[in-house]
Amino acid sequence: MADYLMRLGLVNGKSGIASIRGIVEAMTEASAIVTVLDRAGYRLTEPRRVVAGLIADRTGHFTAADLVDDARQRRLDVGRATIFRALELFTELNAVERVDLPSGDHAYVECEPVHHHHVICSQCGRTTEVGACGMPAIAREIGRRTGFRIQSHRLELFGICPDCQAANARHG
Amino acid sequence: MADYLMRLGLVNGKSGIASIRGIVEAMTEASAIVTVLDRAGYRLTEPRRVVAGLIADRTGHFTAADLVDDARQRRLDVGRATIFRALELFTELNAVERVDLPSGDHAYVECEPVHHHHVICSQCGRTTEVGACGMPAIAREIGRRTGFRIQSHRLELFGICPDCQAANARHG
DNA sequence: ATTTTTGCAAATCATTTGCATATAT
DNA sequence: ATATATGCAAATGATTTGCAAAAAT
Repeated sequence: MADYLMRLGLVNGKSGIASIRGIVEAMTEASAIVTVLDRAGYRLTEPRRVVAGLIADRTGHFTAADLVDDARQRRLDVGRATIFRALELFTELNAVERVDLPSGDHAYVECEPVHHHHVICSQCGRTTEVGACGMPAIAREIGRRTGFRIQSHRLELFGICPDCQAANARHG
Repeated sequence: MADYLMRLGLVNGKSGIASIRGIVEAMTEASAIVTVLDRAGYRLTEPRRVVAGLIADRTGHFTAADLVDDARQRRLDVGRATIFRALELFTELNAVERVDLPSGDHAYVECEPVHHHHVICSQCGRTTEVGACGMPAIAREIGRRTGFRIQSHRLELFGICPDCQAANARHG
C-alpha cells in the first residue's frame, strides 16, 4: 500500500508515510489525472505530476499558455513542449477535455471520462459538467429530419454561474 | 433598379443589363453575403465580392487557408490578410459562422443569420442547418439543475450525410 | 474630398518536431 | 537495461498588424 501511494506520488519516501490529512488532500488534488495515467500504463514522471498539479489548482477553463505561465511563476520547470504533450495525452485519456470558447480560443477543462457537456461561466470561467439531459432524443430527432446518421455531438452552454450572480447582486 | 443591381455587382455596367438568367444565378450565388454587407453599411469592394464568391462556391465547411488556396488557384488576387479580415467581418455580421471541428481546426460555414445549429458530415464535410429543435427546453432544464443563468449555447452534431451513406452502400 | 479598405511584408502567437539526454520501469 | 519521456531550440503554421497606396462613397 505504501508503495502504491509512493508510486502515485501521494507520499514521499523520506517521511515514511504522510499524515492521513495529507494523503486525502493530495488525493483530491492532483491524483485524479495521475491515477488515470497510471491505469493506462503511462509513466508517472515528475513533469506530468507537475502539469496535473497545475491543472488541479486551476478553477474553470485554462489554455496551454495559462499552464506555461503558472509553471514559470512558481518556478517549476517543465518545458513548453512537455506541457503541450501532457495536455494532448490527458485529452486522449479523457482526463481533460478541450472546449472551444466563443472567442475562438482553445481551452481545456479537467473532467470525468464519461460523455457529458459543459456549462461555462462567461464571467469567471468556472465550468460545471452536466449529463446527457435529453440530448439523445434531440440528436435522434435531428437525425430523422436531416437524414444524417448522427455519430456524435458537442454541446457547450455559456452563462453566469450562481456565484457570479450572487456577487453581481451584491455590488456592481 | 439597374443601379442597385450594379452596386451589388450583379450586373456590369458595360452590357447595360445582364440576362434574367444571369441575374438569378448571380443572386443565388454570392449575393447573400454581399447583400448583408450592403445593408450593414460596409463598402462593396471587389476583394469582398471575391471572398463572398469563393465562399458561395464552397460545399460544406472551409478554413481561411482553403479560401487562400482557392483564390491562388483561380488567380484571383486577394491578399491573405484581406481574406482573414473578410471572414472576421462576415462572422461579425452572421453571414458566416465559425465552427470548431473535432480536430480542433477552425472552420467556417455560410449560414442564415438566425439562431441554429449545424450538422456536419464527418466524411465529406457538408453541413446542414437545423433549427432550435427542443434545445430551449434543454437549456432551461440545465439552467435549473446547475443554477447558471444560461445565456447562449453551441451545439454541433457530427455524422454521415445521406449522400455519403448512399455512396458507402454502393461501393466500399 | 474624405473615409474606408487593401496589400504587402514583418511581427506575433500557438503549436509541433528532431534529437541528444535524462528518467521510470 | 531498455523503452519512454523530457528539454531545448529550431521549424512550422496560423493569424494579426503597421502603413502607404488604392478604391468606394
